[in-house]
Amino acid sequence: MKHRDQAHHRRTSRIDYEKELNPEQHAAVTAPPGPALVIAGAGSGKTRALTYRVAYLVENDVPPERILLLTFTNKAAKEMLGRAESLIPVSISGLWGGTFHSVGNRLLRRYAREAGLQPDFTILDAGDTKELLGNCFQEAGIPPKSKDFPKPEVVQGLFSFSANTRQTIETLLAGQFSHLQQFSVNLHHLAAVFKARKKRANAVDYDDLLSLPLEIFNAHPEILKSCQERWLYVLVDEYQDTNALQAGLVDAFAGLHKNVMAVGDDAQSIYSWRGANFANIFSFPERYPGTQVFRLETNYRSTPEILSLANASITNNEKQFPKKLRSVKRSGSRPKLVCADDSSRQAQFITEQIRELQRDGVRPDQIAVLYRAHSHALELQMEMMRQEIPFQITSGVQFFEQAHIKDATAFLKIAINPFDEVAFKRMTQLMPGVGPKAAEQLWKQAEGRESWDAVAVKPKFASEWQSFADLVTSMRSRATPADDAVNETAPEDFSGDAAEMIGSIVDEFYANYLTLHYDNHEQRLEDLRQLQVFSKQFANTSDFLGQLALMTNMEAEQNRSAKQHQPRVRLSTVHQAKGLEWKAVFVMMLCEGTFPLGRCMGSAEQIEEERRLFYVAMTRAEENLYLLYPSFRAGRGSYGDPFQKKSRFIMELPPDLMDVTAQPNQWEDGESGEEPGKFFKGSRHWL
DNA sequence: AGATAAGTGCTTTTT
DNA sequence: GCACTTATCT
Repeated sequence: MKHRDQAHHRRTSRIDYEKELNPEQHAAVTAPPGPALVIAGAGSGKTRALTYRVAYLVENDVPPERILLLTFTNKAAKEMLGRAESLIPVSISGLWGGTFHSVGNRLLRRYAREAGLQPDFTILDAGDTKELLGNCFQEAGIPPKSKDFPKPEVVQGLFSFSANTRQTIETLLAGQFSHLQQFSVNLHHLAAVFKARKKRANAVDYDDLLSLPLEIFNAHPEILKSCQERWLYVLVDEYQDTNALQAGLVDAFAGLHKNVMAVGDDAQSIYSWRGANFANIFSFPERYPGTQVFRLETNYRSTPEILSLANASITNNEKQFPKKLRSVKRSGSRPKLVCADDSSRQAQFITEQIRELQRDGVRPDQIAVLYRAHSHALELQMEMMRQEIPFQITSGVQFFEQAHIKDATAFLKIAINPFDEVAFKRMTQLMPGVGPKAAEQLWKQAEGRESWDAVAVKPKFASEWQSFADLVTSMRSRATPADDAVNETAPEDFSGDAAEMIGSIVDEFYANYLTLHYDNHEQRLEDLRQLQVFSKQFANTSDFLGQLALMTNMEAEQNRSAKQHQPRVRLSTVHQAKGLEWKAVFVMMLCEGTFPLGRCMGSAEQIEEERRLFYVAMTRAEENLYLLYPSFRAGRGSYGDPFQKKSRFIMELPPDLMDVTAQPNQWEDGESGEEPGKFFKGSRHWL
């Protein structure tokens, strides 16, 4: 999806920065070279500032290929580059922009051999990583079904945290992970086996995409030097959410010229569980002496009413940069606080309000419902479907981690990378009668081989195996090798490889498999057709697979729904809503235990992070903000007590800043014998 | 190896 | 109270 509108209306005159930016933004955008920290409050035009900064640098003769832009999502990168491109008359396609992981991927493709890999290496997603780590247990001397050893995902959690915070396993076992200390010897052993196994499979996990480039830099100062020389300017978005590893990468990239501009908001740091350390933003000036600090405190997004409430909430946090966000929008209505009797009424209330908003001319895609965890949205989802309100949900399961997508791409992966243990085993286990054990046997014979002619199989599945082998062999002959030189100029002539391969897999085998295994096989088949179309935009299969592994649901949804013109209400977790904005926002399930989430109430720090999350949720709203909570919740999740307490995040807010729509539990207080449903029957009254 | 039965544990956020 | 994991049997 190119940014058609803007790209075609590229302007030819120079930008009048003073006119187009406010003084705060202007100062940051036109900052002289040197380290700069931009503290940008919610809705303060952070994206605008970064976009204009790119344009400003290019207008001042910095070649685009010497600028590196690190963002939190691929979507944000695309958007910023598209906008920047529309501002200036030159192409900036040479600029490197993307997530840390995607930049790590590009670097690693180029210098794969220095890390002991082939440039065609596979990227293991979360499931693959867990799978491969599980396969390592035996080799590491851990009995296959030992009850008292942590599960692969727990071990992976430790390894990942170790990589992302750059702390040794030793250190973590002595501190936060002390409950695993008794397994110290085995864990260390496992770490070594796992590392070797990944290398042997010519595969990397998400963390390797960040840590291997750093290892290469350490071992090869000349590579570090050439990167540092290349990137004259480094721009980092969402700096508050960087972890030690990412901060380390930034420091490495910017180590020579020190022209790093870090943009972030400490109040919006919500990724500490992934090792993000929002102290990075505080310590930035110490790490970069001479840092100029800029503050963007004018909020263009929300009404003063919404902003006052958000500000009131965040002041309850001890650890923060005090800041004074000013709204410039004209006054609107106060945020509404709504107590529903139970979560199904909460859902009804939301759908009713959505209809009301639509009657007032608000488009569905200007509305979002936000919640703490995916599971909180189930009832609402059903209600929306029942009421036939079009909605889009970025579900918990990543689109590309669904079984059928992974099954089909396993063929491509093994075709591209003959050492990909995980893909091979996944593929072979699609054959009837083949489980983990048989897959292992086959792998022993097939590992690393270009041809599988010599692999001996039981007659039971000989024909199936033959067709798989033929399929993969023909794909290998068709597949183009990854471009070693990391496509500065992507060879367009090879695109379509992956699409053809997926087509063969589906036609010759997988369509049939789907009908036998899934009742929703049509849907899954359609997904694969979509995948085929999607794959055509990549220069080669290797590129396609790499991007696929780094793509989030948000980006997938974007691609999938690009064709459906129907505007949809967005249902999303607060995490996924980061950086987005809507005219009307509902924040639901504001109960003690659901928001803040029970699991995350262990320490004061965790509560503060939950509050930041609440702050992020509120500041997504432009005009209408609704805070909702049910007073009663049956079933799981209620931890035995079906009566829900209103979230402390609501209790601590000044009541006069809100419009209280329904009183909690009137019938429970004995005030009246009203039926729970009464409020809602005539609910238009109350709104 | 796969189906069925019993048992466990667990309800979060994402590249 | 449910989904996923593991044990046992065929």
